[in-house]
Amino acid sequence: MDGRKARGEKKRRAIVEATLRVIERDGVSGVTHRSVAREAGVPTTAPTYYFASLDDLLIATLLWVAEELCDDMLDIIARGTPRQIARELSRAVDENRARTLAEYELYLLAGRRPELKAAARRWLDLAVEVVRPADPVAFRVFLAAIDGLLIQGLIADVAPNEDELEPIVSFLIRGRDDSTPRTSEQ
Amino acid sequence: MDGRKARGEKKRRAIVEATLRVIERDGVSGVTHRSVAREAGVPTTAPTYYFASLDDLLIATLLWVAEELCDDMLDIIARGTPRQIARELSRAVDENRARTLAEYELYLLAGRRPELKAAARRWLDLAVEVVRPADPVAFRVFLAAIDGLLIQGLIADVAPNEDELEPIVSFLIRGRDDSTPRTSEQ
DNA sequence: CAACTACCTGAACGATTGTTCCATAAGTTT
DNA sequence: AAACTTATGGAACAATCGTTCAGGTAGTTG
Repeated sequence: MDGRKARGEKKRRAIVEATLRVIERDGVSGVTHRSVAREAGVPTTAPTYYFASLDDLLIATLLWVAEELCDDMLDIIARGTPRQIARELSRAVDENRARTLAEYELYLLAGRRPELKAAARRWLDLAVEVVRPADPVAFRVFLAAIDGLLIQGLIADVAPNEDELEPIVSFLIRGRDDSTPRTSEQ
Repeated sequence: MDGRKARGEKKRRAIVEATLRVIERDGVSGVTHRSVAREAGVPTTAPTYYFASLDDLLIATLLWVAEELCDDMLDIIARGTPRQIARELSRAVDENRARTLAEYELYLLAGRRPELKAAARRWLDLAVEVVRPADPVAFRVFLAAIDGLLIQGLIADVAPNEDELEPIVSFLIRGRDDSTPRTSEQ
């Protein structure tokens, strides 16, 4: 094992994480080699050394974010109660607001790079795979509504809280208030 | 009436429209004074003359897009059949894909500018006002799902077509396949 | 038609950008 | 420890950026 390569990998990841922090703070448009390098505490040319271009850096960041998102969301989506899901959504547009905003900016990036679509879509595909919904149409609505609630939560004057979201999530999962669960059946 | 002012207003709007075309083609990050001026066929300094800063130009573009969006969407949302809505969604992620992408990029811009939130949210507020939903929770789900379907449609490998979207929209409007309309009751 | 004024623009400035290049430092192998 | 490979970083480049500004142009007024 080459110790140089190991250290390089660590620094490479530090740069990706710094990129995400820059996006959270200033948006994708705030990402430059210099701003990322400053945030990561590495020389100006380090990002260029580890990534062929600024684009590659953004792509690597998207891939990393997508992976983390899958880890965080899948369990909750698949096995969470409406209240737990509502809490998670509420946190996404409040405490984790900057992160959520960054995720959607990267999301849209995939809209212009066909090769990124699969990564941006991965949590959706995984969700279908994990949950195996009995009613595919209802589940698709469920996933779409989550994206919509998040995006709309980001442009709300005051972010919707857990109590406000809970009936909406309940509606999504149970259909009507008095019916049985439909989206997920193990 | 001063003919000079009238011409100025016309040019001002031409610049905003050119900005939207640039965003459609290259994204918000492609918007510079020079790229906009080239697209609009005006001198390099014209955008600076008509707008205090690049930011102001983007803001003006968002406001204009939001207004157009309201005109286009409200009727269909409020009075359209599931199939008509499905057709409109399908077109939004296919023929009008670039436009939809631009709209969401501007949308996210509002996430970082509190003063833009109201404009970005306007079609949502208007929709509630026009439809006067009997079931507010169901209608909120409906609006969220529309946003989610559009965003997810933008990162799909192949854009979902009308036939694919129609059952989803039906589900959204009618709840279950065999139930009566719930989201809208005059 | 001359004087005036408000609109408009080309040239230019300083700042910042992405990226290249080569000298050097650090680690590995022989 | 010498030879070698790879990672690293500072200086510098051309390109492009947002913005300024003084002068010119066109429409209005007396």
